[in-house]
Amino acid sequence: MANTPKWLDADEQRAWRNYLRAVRLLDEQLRRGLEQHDLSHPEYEILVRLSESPSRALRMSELADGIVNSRSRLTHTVSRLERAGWARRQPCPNDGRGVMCVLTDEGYVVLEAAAKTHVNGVREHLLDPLTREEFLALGAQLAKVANAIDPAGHSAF
Amino acid sequence: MANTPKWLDADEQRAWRNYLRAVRLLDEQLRRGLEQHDLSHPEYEILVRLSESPSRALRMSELADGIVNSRSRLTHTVSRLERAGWARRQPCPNDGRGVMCVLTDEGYVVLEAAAKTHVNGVREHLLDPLTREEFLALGAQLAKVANAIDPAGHSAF
DNA sequence: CCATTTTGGTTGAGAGTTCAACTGATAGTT
DNA sequence: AACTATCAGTTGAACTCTCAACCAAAATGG
Repeated sequence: MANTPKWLDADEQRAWRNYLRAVRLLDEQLRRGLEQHDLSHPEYEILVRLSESPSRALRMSELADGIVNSRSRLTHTVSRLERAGWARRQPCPNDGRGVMCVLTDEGYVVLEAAAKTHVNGVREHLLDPLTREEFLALGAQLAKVANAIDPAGHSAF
Repeated sequence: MANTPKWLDADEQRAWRNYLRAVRLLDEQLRRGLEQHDLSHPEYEILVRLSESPSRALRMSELADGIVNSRSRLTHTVSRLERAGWARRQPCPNDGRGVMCVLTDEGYVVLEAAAKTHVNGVREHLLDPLTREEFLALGAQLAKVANAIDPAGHSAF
């Protein structure tokens, strides 16, 4: 589990700090974009997942697995979406324990608008400063990182 | 400000999702590491900055600038550190408005222990899955991203 | 100088997150 | 069938973060 507790060298240190800095700044930018549509990032992601499902509906557990997201957080977040009218809950036909989360039409409208803003933000702040090769390399490197932490997770790479 | 609202292509999409996934998983891992020392990530970073200062003390504003961190969040976080006994506040000699934040000896001890865990976590989950070249490239790419968002920020690259 | 603006920092309310405990339904076992 | 274990999801309390409003000390400037 533990390595020898060796500190990072100067180059590694710099890279690590750049990582922290970039991630936070980017997160902040995207948060502000979504805020204009009254959505938080977790809310947005749930709507995206739902919209990608053919039936515009997913089980709570599927939602929780897809996103890095604890069960209870998902419950709270879906409750907020339900209160706002963007999603609603339905009992699951097959499994009496299960709950289906369904995207409403209003939710779809909001999502479409928010997605425009969001994608522009990702482009502007993450894609544009990098060449395509750099960006794809970034994705490939981070795929390795994600898989090292959570090999079971259905990663895309 | 806004580009043409063009969606991401399949490769970009995948890279972006890997980014999200990796960042969250890593964050979660590091959070759990620090948790063992009763520290949150923001708290840890403040202690690190303080410990790097020759006098083990910094003004609140310096702390807030160094980290991507709102003023009020810093106030709350330092209050927690003070309550725990890891840091304390002092009036600023030169500037009557200012407040110095000082790392206590207890705080230093905690930081040393937490840093070991934390660095091991960064190594294990971020450095080890990548070659050195890949990791440094990652840092360089993210430096560009950070600078594009916040050119004024003292980035390391 | 006195009034205004700006800066440094705090406060409190509201929203979001985490954890642990809980309810109900399904699966497995004898 | 009855008993237990496990799974799906919810709840509530404690804590963190954000925002906007606020206070006090400096700088500005007529």
